[in-house]
Amino acid sequence: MTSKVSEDLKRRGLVNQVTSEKVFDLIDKGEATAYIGFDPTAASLHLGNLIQLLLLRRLQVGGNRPIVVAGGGTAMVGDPSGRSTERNLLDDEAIEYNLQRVGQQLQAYLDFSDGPKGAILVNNRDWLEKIPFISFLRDPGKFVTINQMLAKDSVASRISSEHGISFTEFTYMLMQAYDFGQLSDTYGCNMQLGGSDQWGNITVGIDYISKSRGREVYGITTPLLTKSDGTKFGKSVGGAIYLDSDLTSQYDFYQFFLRSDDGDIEKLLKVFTFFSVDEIDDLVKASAIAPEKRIGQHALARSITEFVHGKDGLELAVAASEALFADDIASVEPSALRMALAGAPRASIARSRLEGGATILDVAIEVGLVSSRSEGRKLIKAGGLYLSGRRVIDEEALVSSSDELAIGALLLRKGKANYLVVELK
RNA sequence: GGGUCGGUGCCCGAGCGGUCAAAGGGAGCAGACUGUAAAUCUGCCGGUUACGCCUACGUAGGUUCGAACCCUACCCGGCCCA
Repeated sequence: MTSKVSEDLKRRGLVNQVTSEKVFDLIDKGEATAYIGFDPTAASLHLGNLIQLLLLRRLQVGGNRPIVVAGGGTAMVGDPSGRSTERNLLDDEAIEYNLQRVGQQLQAYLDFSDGPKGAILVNNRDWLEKIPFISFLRDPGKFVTINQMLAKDSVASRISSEHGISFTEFTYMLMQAYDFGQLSDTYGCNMQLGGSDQWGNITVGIDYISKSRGREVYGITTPLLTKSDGTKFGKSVGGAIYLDSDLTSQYDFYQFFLRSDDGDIEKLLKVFTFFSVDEIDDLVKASAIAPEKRIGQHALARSITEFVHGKDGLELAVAASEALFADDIASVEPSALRMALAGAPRASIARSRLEGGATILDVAIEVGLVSSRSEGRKLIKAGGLYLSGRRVIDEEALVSSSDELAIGALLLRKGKANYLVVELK
């Protein structure tokens, strides 16, 4: 807390656009009540959401009040921003389930204690569901022109695309504007944060509040995080990287960051960690001198994994990584190995299957390492499949108890770092 | 409602009666190199009880020895007109 919060945000590259320079003033004075919305389109938040959450946390640490809106209502409609095609609507049940899971998850990232700076969690379904259609048309509706909405990138790009945009999704920004209005009325919320794709939605809300209430509110967007090669950040083997260890194991989570490109490290450290910018500079310098040590990657992976999965989660991930990348898996102490693999992705198979004479190919499929026999064959032919530390050459090779590690499990590996612990039952 | 263009594999996009499981690109997976990096190079990239068979080119039928390619109806989308 040596420098101003706003300065820190800027130096970290977290600010893409602001609607007014006044936001920095509010933030530095601790007078911001900032909100971010997350639509529960999945059962867990992912890395993209985490960037936003961390931003909220940075603000809260700096003395501002965060509000998180769980978009139970908006999720029913679907945000067209950043999408080239219409969303599939989720059903009620799925949204409710996701909402609950995500709601729980959020508790860990912000301080929700009572008090003027305590975080607040609300569900926009609470008010969006209640507003009568005609009221909706008259209240937010009258304050926003179609001309204005058509000009927004998210809408414009969809209108010019062959897929078009449904009225449902077109209405999304109006719902979001209404949310902002509600939060402004109820909590004195004075700024909305979001990714750069939210700029259009945010500015509509600001105009709406200004026209309907004569009140000035603000918006900040964060840059879209991309990798040094220009591709989207945050996707991996199985799709998005989730914060829930049921969906992305601690090991996978840690590995994702450990394997970051050299060119991305500085940016990632700034966005995902609470190291000061000066500390980050030092790390980057040290990495440049000895890139093969991957000092930056280690610092990044450790810091973020601990933040998301706690000290225990980090230990699991590190132990698993060290054990799995050991030269000789079979020689690792059983107790150490057992502990190490606790945070690794796992599956299980009946011991009787092996006794019945299962081939490596059978096992790989049953356990979900590969999705078809062909895929497994190709993998073996390419030399990319390993069983308990040894490369598999013969697809017909039987898996036997001699392949079992001392911990009562098999260890399958696809490629360099995709491990699967297969417990024998 | 009328006209018109279009619906191809994860995505984009060729193909327009046989030699098409379908060019090319992207993404993805694996291998080599290296540093569990990038770049580069190589292989794979619908399934299978594999030189065969099955499933696939919006859906359902039809013509044909033979269809992703022709015809009919329907469904869906874009654009223009009403």
